[in-house]
Amino acid sequence: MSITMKQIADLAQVSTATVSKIINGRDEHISQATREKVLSIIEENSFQPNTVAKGLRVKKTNTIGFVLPDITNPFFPEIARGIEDVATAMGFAVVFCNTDNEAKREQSCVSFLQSKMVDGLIFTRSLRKSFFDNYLSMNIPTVVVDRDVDTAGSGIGKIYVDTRAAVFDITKLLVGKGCKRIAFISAMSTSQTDRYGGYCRALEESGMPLDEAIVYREFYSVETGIKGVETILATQQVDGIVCGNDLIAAGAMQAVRQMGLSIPSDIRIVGVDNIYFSKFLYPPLTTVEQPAYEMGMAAARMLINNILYKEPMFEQKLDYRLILRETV
Amino acid sequence: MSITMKQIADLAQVSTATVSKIINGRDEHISQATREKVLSIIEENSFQPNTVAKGLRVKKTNTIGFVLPDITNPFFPEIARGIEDVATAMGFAVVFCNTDNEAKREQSCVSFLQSKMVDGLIFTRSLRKSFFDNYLSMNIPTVVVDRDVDTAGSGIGKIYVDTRAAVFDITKLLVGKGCKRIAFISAMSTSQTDRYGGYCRALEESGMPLDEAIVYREFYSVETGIKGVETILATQQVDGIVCGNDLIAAGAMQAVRQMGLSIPSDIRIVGVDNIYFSKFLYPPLTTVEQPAYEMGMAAARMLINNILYKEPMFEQKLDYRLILRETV
DNA sequence: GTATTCAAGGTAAACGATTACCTTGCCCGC
DNA sequence: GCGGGCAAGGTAATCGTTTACCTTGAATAC
Repeated sequence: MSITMKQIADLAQVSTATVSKIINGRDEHISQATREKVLSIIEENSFQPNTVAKGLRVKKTNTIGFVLPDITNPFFPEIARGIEDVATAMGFAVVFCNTDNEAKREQSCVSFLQSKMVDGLIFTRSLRKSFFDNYLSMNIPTVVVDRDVDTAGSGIGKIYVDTRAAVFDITKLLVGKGCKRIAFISAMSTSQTDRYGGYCRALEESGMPLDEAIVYREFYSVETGIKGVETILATQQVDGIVCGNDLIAAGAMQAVRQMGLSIPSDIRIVGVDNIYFSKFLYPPLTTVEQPAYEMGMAAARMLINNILYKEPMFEQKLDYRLILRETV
Repeated sequence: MSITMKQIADLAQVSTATVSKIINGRDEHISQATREKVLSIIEENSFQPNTVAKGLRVKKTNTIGFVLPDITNPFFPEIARGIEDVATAMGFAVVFCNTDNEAKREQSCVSFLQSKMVDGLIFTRSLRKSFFDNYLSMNIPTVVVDRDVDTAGSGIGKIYVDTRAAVFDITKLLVGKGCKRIAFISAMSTSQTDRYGGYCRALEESGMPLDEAIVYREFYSVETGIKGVETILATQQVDGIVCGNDLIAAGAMQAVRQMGLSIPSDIRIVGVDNIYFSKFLYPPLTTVEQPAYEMGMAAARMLINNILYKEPMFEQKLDYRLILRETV
C-alpha cells in the first residue's frame, strides 16, 4: 500500500493534524520551519492523501457521475471529453455509466454512483420520467444535457440545443431544394417537442401533408437508418429524407446507394449532430452541428460551480449550426 | 444524505454487526426471523451500503481504472465498452482517465487513480517506458491492452493482437494487387516491433526498396493522414498507401480524392483497426479488424480474476482478420 | 505580578462500514 | 449439577483523513 499521513507525521515528528493542515492550507498556525519540513517529507515519499478516506470524512469526493446511453455512439465521447476536461481542470474526477437506455440500468447506475458518494450527476439523453420524481427527492446536484425534461423549480440544470428548431430548419432546407415528399427516420420518442415535432411543423408550414407511411422511428442507430429506408422505399417514393441523427443518416445513405439510387440527385439526405465522421461519409453529409464538446464543458462547469460555490443551476441553450455539405 | 447502516440497525433493533453480516452473507449465526426483518427494513428504505466507507475498511473498492489516450478516438469507446460490460457483470466500476498521450497526464492519472484506491488498472496504448520501472514498484494489478511492453516477469497482463503481422499481411495484399510503390503513413513509435516493422518486412520480402521519402509518421489521427498524403504526393508518386490506422486512412482518402485521384484505381489504400465507420467511408475501407470490444472484455476479465481470485496474469494474443472492402 | 492574548501544534472524535473476538443463554451429556 | 458446545448476536477497534477544541509557553498589557 502507499504511504499514509500517519507515517508522514511520524517521519516529521508532528501530529497528523499538522500534516493535514499543511496540505489543506489551513496553516496559519504552523511555523515556516515545520511547514517546509513536512512538505519536503511529503515530496520525498510522493505522498498522496487517500481520497476515499478524505471523502468519507468530509462527505465530498470531488467526483461526478456521468450517465449516458452508450459510449460507443460517436456523439457521446465528445460530450464525455468536454466533461472530463473541465472536471479535471477543476479538480474533479468523472465516473461513467452506460445505461443502454434501459430503465433498470439507469436506476442501478444512479444508486451505484450514489453509493460511491459522487457529488453530482450529469445525465445525457436519459433520466426517464418514470424515475424522475423519485430521483428528485434524492436531492443530488444534477444537470441534464441534450434531454428534454421539465426542470422548472426542480433545481436541475439543463444544457441543450433546440433540436426541434434544428430539424425544422434542415427540413426546410430540403423543401427549399425542391423536395416534394420528405421522409423522416429517427428514434422513437415520447415528447412532441422533439425532432419529430420540428419535421412536422416544417411540413405543415410548407403545405405538405404528414404521411405516416414515410416516417420510421426506432433507435438512434445505423441499423434504424438501414431498416428505415428499406421499409419506406419498399412501398413509397420519396425525394428527401431527414434523419434524426447522423448515425441514422449513415445507415440510410448506405441503404439507398445499395438500391441503386444516388445522393443527392435521386434522394437528398440530411442528419443531425455532425459527428466527427459525417464529413467522411460519401457524399459528405449535410447536417446540423450540435456543439457536443461545448455541451459537455458547459454541463460540467455548471455542475461543479453548483457543488463548490452553490451557484444556482440554470438552463442554457447552445446554438446549432447548419453544416452544408453534399447530400442536398 | 442517504440512510446509513446504523440507522437500519436501530430500526431493526439490532447491532450494525448483524446488519453487516446479513448483507455480506456471513449470516450462519443469524436467525431467520432477524434476517427477514433486517432485509425488509433494508428494502423499505432502499438502503445501499456506502461503498467508500466499505472501501476504506476492507481496502478494496471494486473499482478499476482505465487509462487511455483519448476517448474521442473511435477505437477506444469499443474497448471501453468491453471493459465496462464485464466489469459491471463482475461487480466492478470503472473510472476513465484520458492522457492525450502526455507523460505528465499519465503520471497524474495513475496517482489520482491510486488515491482513489482502485483495485487495478488497464492501460490502452500507454504506460510509457520512462515511467515503467517506477510504476512496477507500486505493485498494483495491471493489464495493458494493445501496447507493446515487455511484461515478462513483471506480473503485468497483456492483451494484444499482432499488429505487426497484420500490417505485414495487408501490405502484402497491396503487393498482390500489383502495387509497385507503397507509402506508409502512421504514428511515430519507438519500437521496431510495431506496425512500421510489418511494413518494412513486407517490402523486403517482396523485393521492394524501403524509401523514407514515402513514409510519414506523426499521430494516429485524421490530420496525420491528410498531411501525410499532402507531403508525400507533393514530390513522389505512389500507387498504394498503408495507413497505421483507419483514422489516418480516412484522412488520406479524403486528401487523395481532393487531389483528383481516385481510389482504388489510381491509389489503393488500406488501414488498420476496422473502426465502426470504416465501412461507411467512400469507398468502404479495406482494413484489418482488431477485435476492440473483445480486447476490452478480455482485459477486464483477466484483471478482475486476478484481483478477486489471485489468478495469474498472462499474455493473450487475439486474432486479427482482414476485412476486404473496396479500397484495394 | 497577574491576566490576557496569541502562535504553534496536539488530542481525539468523527465519517460508515467490517470483523475479530466476546457474551449470553440454552441444551446436553454424564 | 457442572462443564462443554453451540446458536445468536453484540462490542469495539479499525481503515486514513479532517477538524473542533484543547494545551502550552511566551509575549504583552496594565
